[in-house]
Amino acid sequence: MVTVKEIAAAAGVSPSVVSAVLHGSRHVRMSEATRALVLAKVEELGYTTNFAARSLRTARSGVLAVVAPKLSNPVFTPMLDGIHDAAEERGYVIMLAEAMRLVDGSRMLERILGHGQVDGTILRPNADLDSTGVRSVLQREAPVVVLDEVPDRAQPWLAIDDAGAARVATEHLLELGHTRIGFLGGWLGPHATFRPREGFRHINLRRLDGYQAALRAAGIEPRDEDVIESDYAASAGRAAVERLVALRDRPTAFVVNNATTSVGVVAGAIAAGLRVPDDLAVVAIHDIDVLADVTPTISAVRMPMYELGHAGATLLAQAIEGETISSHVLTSPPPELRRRETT
Amino acid sequence: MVTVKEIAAAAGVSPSVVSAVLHGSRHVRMSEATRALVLAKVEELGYTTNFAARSLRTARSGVLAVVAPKLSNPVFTPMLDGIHDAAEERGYVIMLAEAMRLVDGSRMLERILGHGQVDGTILRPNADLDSTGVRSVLQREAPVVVLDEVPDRAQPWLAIDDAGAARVATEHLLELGHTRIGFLGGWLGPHATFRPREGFRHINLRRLDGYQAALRAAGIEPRDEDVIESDYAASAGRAAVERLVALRDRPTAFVVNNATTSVGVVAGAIAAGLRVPDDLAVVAIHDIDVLADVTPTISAVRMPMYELGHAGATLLAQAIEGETISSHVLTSPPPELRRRETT
DNA sequence: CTGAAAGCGCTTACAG
DNA sequence: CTGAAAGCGCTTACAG
Repeated sequence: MVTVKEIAAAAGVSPSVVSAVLHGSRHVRMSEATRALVLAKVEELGYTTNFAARSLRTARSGVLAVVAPKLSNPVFTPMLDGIHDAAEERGYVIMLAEAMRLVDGSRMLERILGHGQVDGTILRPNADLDSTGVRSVLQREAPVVVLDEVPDRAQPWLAIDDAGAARVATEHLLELGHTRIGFLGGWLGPHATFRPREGFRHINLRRLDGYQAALRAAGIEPRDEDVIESDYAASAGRAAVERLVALRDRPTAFVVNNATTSVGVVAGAIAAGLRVPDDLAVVAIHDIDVLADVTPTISAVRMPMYELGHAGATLLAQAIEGETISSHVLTSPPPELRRRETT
Repeated sequence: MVTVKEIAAAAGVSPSVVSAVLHGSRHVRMSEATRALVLAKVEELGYTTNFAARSLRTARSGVLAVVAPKLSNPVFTPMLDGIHDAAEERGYVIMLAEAMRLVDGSRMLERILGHGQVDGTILRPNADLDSTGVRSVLQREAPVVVLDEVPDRAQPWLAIDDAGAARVATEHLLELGHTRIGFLGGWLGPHATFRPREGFRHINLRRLDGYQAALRAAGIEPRDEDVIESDYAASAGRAAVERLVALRDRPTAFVVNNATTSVGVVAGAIAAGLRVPDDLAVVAIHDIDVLADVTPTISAVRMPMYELGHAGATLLAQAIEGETISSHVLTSPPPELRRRETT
């Protein structure tokens, strides 16, 4: 490989000058002719920076780690796109670990988060990422920005307005005249192992809060039996609906906590002979492309996942670069209702 | 940070011994007591390897780059999972670039593929990744494994049996008694800019080959007008069906070249008042979760994308480690029909 | 203003 | 068998 030293020799200058030309550093000033000559030699000899050497010297790698549960969940792809774009804007590249794919005793996380490898980490934790896994990430000395949850420690975090999203969904159903509205999907209890900071609640609990607040604001007392827990698979939504139709007394509409689950809920309702939306109305939290493509199309609250990823990566870059940053709930854009055929 | 030198001092040995203990190197042999002492000091002082230094010294980074068009396409997530798992098994980590998200003049690709940054690259090209982008990847001196396409140059590649998948789909429709079968989706002409090696054809053309071969084997001459090009969006499938119903003379079944498109095709057929599968039968190439969740559920040929990613990353690791490798079409598992309600 | 020299932390070929 | 020393390629504080 061509090195700085070789470029320097070819151009008849010192390595310092080559380095300065390459970085536009103003510390070392050189004539325009020298600059042009160095650049010509760089081109001619095909010099490219050795990033390992630069990292060692500067103690900066220019790499951000992204640790997320599972990319096959379509809810996360816009978030990853946002991280990707923000990283590119700021000159970083991305290293990836899907936490739920890491087998027991995996060294991949250590390998990625190891000293000198990445400048910081974006962590989107989830209930299945056990606390030791989360803790190992949070204990790194490199900055960590936590998305979607509010950590116990001093790490910066960024969340979206989950309570607001559930409120928007519930209010939409209230406006349509529903008075018996259920909340379906996600684990609310012991499976939510991530321990948030005092005074904050787990993502699913925040959504439950928004749902209940909207009901109460309409003068309706929330019922515990209308809250149905499940995992996020479409089959879980389907199974929940099948149990539901056996009941005489049941909600006429559901806020479904997850886009994938909502596809199963609608399929289950149709299979059970219910008309959608007449017999059962559905609004999903999280909009994904396929909701606008299926029959019937599914109403959803669009969550700013792209923006969350973009803002999170930007926040991380700022933390790495020593700027002061502030954790907060993203308020713009707000969760947005997209009404379709299921309401 | 704690360094090898500090561990050496604390344990009263030389850095060589610490390095040897850390790597189980047999070149330097030490007593069990020394080994234990070094390990104890590593634990006590919290030593972690500085990967930048190791990379500089060994000229190996332990990082694989993954360059793919767009992760929001659910067809690619299992492939990424396969790459992820194979990387983990072999002790590598992954760096990611979504080629279609890279803005013009982006330096991200250079930054990732730069010298010293990654040991090799897995490239899944596509029609939208223009040839200069592809070429810049293919010209790296670090090994590149091309997935799903057969490159022009000497790079190793790995593909799946696209012709076979289209054949399986077409034969299924033939067995059901259809004699007028169309092929819908994907660009077959000028948009397929990736120039494959002599004697090989672009992925969509390979599928077209399989479709036509199955028809001919059944004594049916393929008709050009039954091949409908489009992009991969569901809306494109929908639009294609809307045009179709205006025709008196039309196919009674379609092989749809893409899972997402098939969702649109089915939605479009229902919207146009066609009964599925009676008036129009549909088989998608590529199976994704949602096809089993929608109403009606959509028949599909499952492509071994996970296996493609896994085998591709394994091949790349082997190339990096100097093993001899051979490019080939993955034959196991073969494309597998999953019959559902649209046929 | 410019260049020589040091040093980031690691691994390994080499001398003892 | 063990340790001291060199050197990967870069950047930057420092001497001239």
